[in-house]
Amino acid sequence: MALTRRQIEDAAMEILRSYGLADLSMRRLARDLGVQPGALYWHVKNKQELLGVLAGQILAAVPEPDGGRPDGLEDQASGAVGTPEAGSSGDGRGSVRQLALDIRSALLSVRDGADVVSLAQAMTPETLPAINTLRRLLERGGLSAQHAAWGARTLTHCILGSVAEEQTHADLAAAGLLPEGAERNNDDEAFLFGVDAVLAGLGLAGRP
Amino acid sequence: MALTRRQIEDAAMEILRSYGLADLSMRRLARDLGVQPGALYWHVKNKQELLGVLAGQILAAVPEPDGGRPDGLEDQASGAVGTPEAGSSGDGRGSVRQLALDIRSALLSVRDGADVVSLAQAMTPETLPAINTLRRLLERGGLSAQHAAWGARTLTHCILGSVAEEQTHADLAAAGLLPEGAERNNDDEAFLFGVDAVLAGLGLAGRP
DNA sequence: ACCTGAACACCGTTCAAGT
DNA sequence: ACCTGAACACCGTTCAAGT
Repeated sequence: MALTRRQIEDAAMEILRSYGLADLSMRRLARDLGVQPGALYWHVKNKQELLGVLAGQILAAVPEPDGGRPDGLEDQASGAVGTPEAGSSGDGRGSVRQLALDIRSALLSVRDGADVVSLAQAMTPETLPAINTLRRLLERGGLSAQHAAWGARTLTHCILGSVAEEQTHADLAAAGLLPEGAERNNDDEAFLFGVDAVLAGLGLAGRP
Repeated sequence: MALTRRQIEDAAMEILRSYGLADLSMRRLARDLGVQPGALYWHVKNKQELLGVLAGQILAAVPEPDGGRPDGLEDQASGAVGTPEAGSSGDGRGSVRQLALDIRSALLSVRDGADVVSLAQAMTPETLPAINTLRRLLERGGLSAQHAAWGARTLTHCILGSVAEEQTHADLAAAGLLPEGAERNNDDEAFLFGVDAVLAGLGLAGRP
């Protein structure tokens, strides 16, 4: 019956999904697993490492972008995105845009997902594969290695910042503490506006 | 001799500057002031409110952008910025760029400044004047109200994300925990690359 | 190898009671 | 009005000792 690292990770993810980052403590985790807090430290180095793993799992749901230069259908468009050119086509700008949307859906699918990934990425940057893919796509889009790296970081900041804002407001709304008149229906549009601005600024053409 | 709210804020800022956000606790603050923890709560609602005030003070160091459309000299260029068109001229894009640089210097001047402002802004968005100025400048640059608001948020995410990354690495370096070979000299260039990309993407012309 | 028990050194916040 | 004393309900982490 011995406690597994896998069980710890799963229980942690469960707390995150159901109660959010504020409720994810090592002691709470141990309680849920019916074990003493110290027991966790035989399987896990510390809380930071655990959060890093959770961040990786959250982003593992991001699909790899389609290969060379296809024109196939992209999956998982997270509801209605609004803008006309939503379908995206082949490579260059479309795939980066689609990847940004996919990262966003992955983050949104877990409570406080953006905060978890931000924490993990602050400690161990350039480690998360999804962000690395962002960089690779920019490079394939014609940017130099340096510009692609900087561009990927800029996009990452926009994505994480935007989704974190979105989720924080969702948390506040759930807690019933909203200043008043907080409509906030056009998060999708706001997100795409930011991403598209960065992409345009990086010189990624809309339609080659 | 009664404890003042002012003293609390100053002591808090002092801890922040000298030891960073991780060391800024209500209990530590009380100890430094030679008072019981509970005493703080007569002058301050809670820790969150205090952090919000600190965030405001950090950004209060950001100079207001020059008036109508001058061509005067801008102050406080935070060391060498690298890129050729550093001087900036008049209004439109230059002033936004300069404001972004000024916000960055203000954040960098306090340990973990970006994290403090991020926390504060997450709870009470659209409250910090410097970020509002960003939006006003974009609107004056020809963007619609909606696009200016979204553009300001995008810029804010880039600035806060970029500086937070920078400061986290500084903290890790100070703690002596760096993976190895962490050069990281070109933070200025990386920052400007991101900001310029967003500005270009927003349609702000380089030289009218 | 894997876990308990117990400790160490902390948190934020509240609130009766004192002055 | 302003603060103390003391509590409440927590943290992350370590580590001897048990099995």
